[in-house]
Formats: sequence, C-alpha cells, structure tokens
Amino acid sequence: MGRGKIEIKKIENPTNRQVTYSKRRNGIFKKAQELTVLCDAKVSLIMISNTGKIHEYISPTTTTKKIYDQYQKVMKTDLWKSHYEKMLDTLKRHKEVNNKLRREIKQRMGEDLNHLSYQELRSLEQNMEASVAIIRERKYHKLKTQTDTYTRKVNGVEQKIENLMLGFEAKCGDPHYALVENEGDYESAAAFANGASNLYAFRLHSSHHGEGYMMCTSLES
Amino acid sequence: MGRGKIEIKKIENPTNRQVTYSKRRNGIFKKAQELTVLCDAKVSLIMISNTGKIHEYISPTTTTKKIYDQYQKVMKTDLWKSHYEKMLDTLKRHKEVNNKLRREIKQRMGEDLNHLSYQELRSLEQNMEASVAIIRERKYHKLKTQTDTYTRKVNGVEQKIENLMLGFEAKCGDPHYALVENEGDYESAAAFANGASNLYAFRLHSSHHGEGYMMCTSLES
DNA sequence: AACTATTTATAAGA
DNA sequence: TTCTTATAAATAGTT
Repeated sequence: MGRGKIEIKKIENPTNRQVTYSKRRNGIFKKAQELTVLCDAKVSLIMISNTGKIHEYISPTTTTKKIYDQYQKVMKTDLWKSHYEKMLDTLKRHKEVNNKLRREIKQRMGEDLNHLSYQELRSLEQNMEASVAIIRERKYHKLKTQTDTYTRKVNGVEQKIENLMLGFEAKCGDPHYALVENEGDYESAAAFANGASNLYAFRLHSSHHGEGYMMCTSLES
Repeated sequence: MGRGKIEIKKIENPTNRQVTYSKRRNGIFKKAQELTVLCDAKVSLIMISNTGKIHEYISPTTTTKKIYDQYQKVMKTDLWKSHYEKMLDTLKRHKEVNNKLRREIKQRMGEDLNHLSYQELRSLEQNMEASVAIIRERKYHKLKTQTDTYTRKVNGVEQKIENLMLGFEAKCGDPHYALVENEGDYESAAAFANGASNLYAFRLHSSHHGEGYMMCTSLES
C-alpha cells in the first residue's frame, strides 16, 4: 500500500527501516486501539525495535500483568515455572530445613524435648557430652595459648630490662658516669630492675587471677 | 476501509462484532509479522476477545517471556517484583539464617570452634552443660515414666490374674467344676498366677536390663 | 514531517 | 465461516 509494492523482507537501509518501523508501528497501534474499542477486546502489544526501543499498547480496561496472567493460565505455559515455581520449591525446602535446624538447636539447648524417646534423649545427651568435652578442651587450649602469649610478652619485657641493665652497668663503668652517679644510685637502679621484673611477674599473676575472677563471675551470671 | 466508513465504537451486534474481531485480528497479526520481518523488530501481541479467547503473535526470533523480561527491565515496572524479587529476597534471607543455624549446630557439636574466643568457648560450654543437665533430667524423667508405665501394666495384669483367681475360686465352689477340676489343678492355677506375675516382673527387669545394655553399647559407639 | 499514488485492509453482502 | 468487492485506510516513495 504505497507508491509501490514491497517484498516482505528485512529493509537493509537503516534509515528507511527506521522510518517504516515508525509508520507501521503507529499503524498497528491504531489497529489495536480500534480492535479494543470495536470488539470489546483486550490487547497487549509490545514492540521492540532492532535498536532496542520499546513501545507498547495495552487496552485501557486492563493491565499488562493481567493480560499476562490470563495468557499463562489459558496457555498452561510454564513461562515462569523454571524461575518462579522452582524457586517456590526451593524456598519451601529451605523453610523445612530451617525449621529442622531450629528444632535441633532447640533440643541441643534443652528445649522442646517432650516428644523425644528415652533412647533419643540418651543419644543426644551423649553426643552433647562429647561435644562439651571438645569445647572444654578447646577452651583450655585457648587459655594455654593466651598464657603462652603473655609469658612470651613478659619474657620479652624482662629481656629488655636485662639489656637495659647491662647498658646501665656498662655506663657505670664509664668514668664520667662514675663521677656523677654513686653506688647508692646503682643499687636503686638494680632495685628498680628487680622491682620491675617482679612488677611484671605480679602483673602476670594478677592478670591471670583477674581472668580467673572473671571466669567465676561469668560462671555465676 | 470497506464498503462504508464505520465509527470507532463498540459494535453492539455480537455476530458482527465477532466477525470484525476475527477479520481485524488477522489484519493486526499480519501487520505484526510484516513489522517483524521488515524492520527486524520483536513483537509480542496478545489479544483476548470479549468471549475470553486468546490469540497471540510472537516474533519467531524471541519468546513471550523474553519480551516481557525486557519490557519490565526497560519500564522498571514491578510487574513481578511483588511475587518474584520479594521471593528472591526471602530465599536469600532463608539461606543466610540457614547457614547461621548450621554454624551454631556445628559449634554445639564441637566443630568449627577455631575462631571462637576463650570467653565464647566458656559461654558455649556452660550453656551446653546446662542443656545437657536438662536433657539428662528429662531422660531420667522418661525412664521413671516408663518404669511407672510398666509397673502400672504389671499391676493391671496382676489385678486381672487376681480377678481370674477369684473367679476360679468361686467356680471351685460350684459342684460341677469341683467334680471336674481337682486341687492339683487349683494349685497349678495358683502357680501359674504367681508364675505369670514373676514372668511379668522378669520381663520388666529384663526389659530394663536390655535397655541398660543398649545404653552401654550406645555409649561406646 | 507532509504528500500522494498505490497497495492493503476490510465492511457489507452473498 | 469464507468469498467477493467496493471502498476506506495504510503506507512506500518522494519532497
């Protein structure tokens, strides 16, 4: 319908194609509108040009989703099944697993035990005893590791003090220092060194004692 | 375009409307095909007549789902969000919760403890000790209940036997029975009664012993 | 985007 | 429904 008849095949000239697309798009759009009105029909029309632009017509009495829902229902097409119902299944399974896990945790926390048999309770108790043992062991391991770390730190400090002392002694051997500093000072320095060592030792114990105390309070809380 | 011009408004004559629908439907269908070929476009066209019949055209290079996915993307319409993406979120959250629960259970089973601090280990240990205590108590309760149940059953049986005995004795008073059954039979009946009582008692112990045995094996396994 | 010669769609009738 | 055909509408090529 035009100055000349055209063959129905892809228009190679892009400009020409674009123009034709625009004209015919409007043509179809108008036809869809007319069909809607004349025949009381519902039409969903989505057109995507080869440049990716989308144009749509939807009958004013409905919505795209409604048309689509109806389409699926009638066609019995699993259009979304792969994405939707499969996910629904997955979700359901996850919920079930979730509840199972919850129940298990609850039982392991001493709740929800009423419908467990004696055997099941025994088994659970034993299992948990074993687990507690592992945790306890791990706890002691942690404690030991911490202690070792502290010990290493303290040793490091003691070493530093020793080095300091050696340096101090060396300096005492220096005539200049010997003139200014007297024996009493040296003694006090030594006392300081020992005191510091003791102080750190005390801190170490104090620290442990402190932790022990905390443990007790935690135990009671 | 026809023998006469028509006004674009609903055709009231149903037959006429149906005919027009059929004709124009084919017209739009053809136009959609032509647009697809001529302009390398993608078209999704769904028509629903006022009688509910669905006809669709979809460009052969695509699928209805693809068109709608693209439509949604471009339109940023929540066509499915309420059903689909919300579910996606829910699924994600479920997965997270799931993993959390798994981790907790693992820890309560003595696994995966490496990244727990001493404090956390202590807390877990205490929590589990408490839980085990509850489970143990429950176990004993179950045991006691079972014992009571057995005892009640045994008592019931003993009562029945007693009743039987009474009936038997009463019948012994009956001359007819007295003639047929002798004292020896009576004795044997009494022995049976006692034996049965013992038997049940034995079964009770046996049952407990059996359970106890199973407990030991469970303990060792 | 407008024009217009032609093709195409279709309303009415059979 | 389908065919026919007169006529309305759409549009290809042009400006």
